[in-house]
Amino acid sequence: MAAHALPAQNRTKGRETAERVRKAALTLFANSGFAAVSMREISAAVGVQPGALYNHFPTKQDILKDLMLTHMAELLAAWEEAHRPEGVDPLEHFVCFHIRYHLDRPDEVFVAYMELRSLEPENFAAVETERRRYETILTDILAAGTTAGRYAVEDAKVATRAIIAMLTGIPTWYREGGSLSKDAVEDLYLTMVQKSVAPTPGHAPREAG
Amino acid sequence: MAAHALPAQNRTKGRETAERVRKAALTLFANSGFAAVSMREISAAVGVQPGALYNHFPTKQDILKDLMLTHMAELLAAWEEAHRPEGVDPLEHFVCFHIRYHLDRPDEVFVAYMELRSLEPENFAAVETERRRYETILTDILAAGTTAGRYAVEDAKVATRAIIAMLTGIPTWYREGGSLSKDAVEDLYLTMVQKSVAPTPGHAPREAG
Amino acid sequence: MAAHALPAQNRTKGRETAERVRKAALTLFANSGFAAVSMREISAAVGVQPGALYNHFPTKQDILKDLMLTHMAELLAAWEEAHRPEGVDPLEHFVCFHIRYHLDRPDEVFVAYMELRSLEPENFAAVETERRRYETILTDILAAGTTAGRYAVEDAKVATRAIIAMLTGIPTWYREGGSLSKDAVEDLYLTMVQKSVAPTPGHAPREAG
Amino acid sequence: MAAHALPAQNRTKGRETAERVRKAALTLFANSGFAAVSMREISAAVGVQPGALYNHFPTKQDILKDLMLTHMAELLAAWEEAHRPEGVDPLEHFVCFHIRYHLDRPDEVFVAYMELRSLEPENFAAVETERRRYETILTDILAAGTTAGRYAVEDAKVATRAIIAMLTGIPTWYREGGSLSKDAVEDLYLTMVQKSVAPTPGHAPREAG
DNA sequence: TATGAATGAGGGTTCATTCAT
DNA sequence: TATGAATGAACCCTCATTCAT
Repeated sequence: MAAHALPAQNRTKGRETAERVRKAALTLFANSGFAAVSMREISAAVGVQPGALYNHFPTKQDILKDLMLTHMAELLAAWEEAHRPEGVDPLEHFVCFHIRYHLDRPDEVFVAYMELRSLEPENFAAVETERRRYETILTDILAAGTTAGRYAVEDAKVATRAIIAMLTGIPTWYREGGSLSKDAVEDLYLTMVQKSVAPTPGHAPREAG
Repeated sequence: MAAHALPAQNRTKGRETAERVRKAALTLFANSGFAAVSMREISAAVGVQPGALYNHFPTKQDILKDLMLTHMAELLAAWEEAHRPEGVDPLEHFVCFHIRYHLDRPDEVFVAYMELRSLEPENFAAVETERRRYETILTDILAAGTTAGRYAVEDAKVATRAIIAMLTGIPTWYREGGSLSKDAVEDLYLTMVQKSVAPTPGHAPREAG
Repeated sequence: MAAHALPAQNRTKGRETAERVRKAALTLFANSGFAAVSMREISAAVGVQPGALYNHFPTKQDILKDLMLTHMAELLAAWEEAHRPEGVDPLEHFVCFHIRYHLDRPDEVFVAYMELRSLEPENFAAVETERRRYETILTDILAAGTTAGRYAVEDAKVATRAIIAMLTGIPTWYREGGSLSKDAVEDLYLTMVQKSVAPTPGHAPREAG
Repeated sequence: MAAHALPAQNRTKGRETAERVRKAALTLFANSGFAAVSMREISAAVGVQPGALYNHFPTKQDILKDLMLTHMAELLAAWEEAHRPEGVDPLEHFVCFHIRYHLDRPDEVFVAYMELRSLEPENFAAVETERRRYETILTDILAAGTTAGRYAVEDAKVATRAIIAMLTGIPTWYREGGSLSKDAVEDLYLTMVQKSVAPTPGHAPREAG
């Protein structure tokens, strides 16, 4: 009877379509790159006419922005919820979290790192802010651990970039079902990271206090 | 002068134009990505009409292929000529070579790593072959050094990927004139790489000889 | 209240919405032209979703037809009710009526004269019939006055078009609050029209009576 | 042999195509209105693919701007060359020039007056400047004639608008081959215009000097 | 070798309209 | 009566490429 009748079903349907657009776009962007994917391809993957996409996203750029901001938000939220078990080294905790999270979402990660340059300046700035927030987590771990004498890094920011680059490269070559299990990859990289920041024997600073 | 005069000059001029096309395309591809750059943009950057590009490259794809194969060939050639001074550790030699070479050619490196997916299968295969040749150099160094007990890597291929990813990420953030000199970057990364593959104290095999 | 309650209110609400659609469409058509205005723009101006427009008008063309036929009907009805005061010259009566009516409805007038070509043939014919009815009023005045010797026009139809064109052009440049009042404009144009059809001195027939 | 070999034929062909685009667009704009005409329609009328239009005009808007500025420029140039024969009243000279020029170019005139609102602000300003230059010609004639006592207009600017509106309306109804010849139309309108600005008998100012 | 006009396809986006709710 | 999702066609424009000159 109300003027806005029962739009609940419509809204639900719309949200589902938007989600299918996101998923289709993510796969296509990951495989071909943002610039090489057309709205027609996305709409075909969704099973809808091209114009229908514009009921859910105002522009193609907005789809990309949505994917990237959503990815960063979920990554940071997942980190908040990934509580470090007692006795586990913070760096180990971060590295394992990072590898697992990224190996489970190769498309999101690939798009997030490859398509930064496809973002318009405003959107780029928004994503960059989130990326820095994430990298700062590792920088803080390295800085605090160095102060405590557990690690020895000369420049925590540079070390952060080096480690993130190393870890983020994994999904570009890792293929599930290959000769290495995810756990094996995790072990190999964890070892390398830990050694790369380990205090040099003989140079270990004295315990603080 | 005969009717078909001055072929030599024309040839020279043509070669120069081709080189300007390469340079313009490289910059544009690095900044915007292959798919987002049009032949018109390239021709405008060269100062020529679009049709003229086709006197030098049969297709846009061929420009990319040319850039990537040239880059790989020059990289490998440069490595061949970079003789390791006596007394220098092979890994150090490689890392320093890699960082310096890549910091001097950020556009080539960026395109070579970002636009692999823009290559048609045949061209992709050709570039991949060269990339593997280059990575094998590091893999061999790591494997030999591990056998000799100078390094300790469990899986030389995985370690190669980790190290290459780490080093190749440098030009994405390094800016000349910033707070870090190239030498400083080189030192920081060299240290991390060396530690990451160093024999664990206590497990270090005895010196060979 | 029965299940189909409040039909009276709904009907009222619907009529109000239809009126708001008419007003919004009129303004938009006047400013941008029929072809350049989208149903979405109209619905946005009304504060309603595009689909809702179709509860009130079957097509965009019908909105235009409604506006134009309504305008012509109201113009003719207003003329019927505009009784000429005794002693006032019929041409003066018509000119003053026309100027005042049109200056008070600049958008209706503008649309009525500019968008004739946007009407589909059937609607065009309907509007044209009304326009001719209106123009015939002036033609008759001119013809009768010429017969009576008050005016001197060679071709009453051509004179009608000339005068209507002259008068109808006013709203395209007249701006309220400018240096001229509506009355001043009325005086200036009335004088010109009267002189343009006045009997030539020397040929002036004797006063009737 | 030169680098820019013999492009004369190309350039000529291009100029001809551009001219055919102008003519096709003019006819279509006059018949349907700028907003209702698509680039596809224009290209079809020219016998060319849509993309080819963009070799000659950067946007659809530029075609309109070109048509309108060209029209105004040619109108003003034609006026410059239309020397007034001795003994001919300046107003008569202007009215006859205007009617003939406009009856010979009904499409240009129609587009020039109907599509002012389709011009983007910058282009609108440019066209308006030219229109004012043209209207000023008539204003000056009326003002000078009034000073000299040949005409009697209270407000030369308003009279200009009234006369221009009257005359410019002609091509909207005049059809060649109808019952009236161009000369007849010219005579009828000239008479009305002259009378509309004629000094009222008894109010004629004394001869200057 | 370079021009500039042209092609044919396709780009992102908007259109009027429909329809289940 | 209003919503919001969808359609199918069309919009303006740009694309890589060709070709006569």
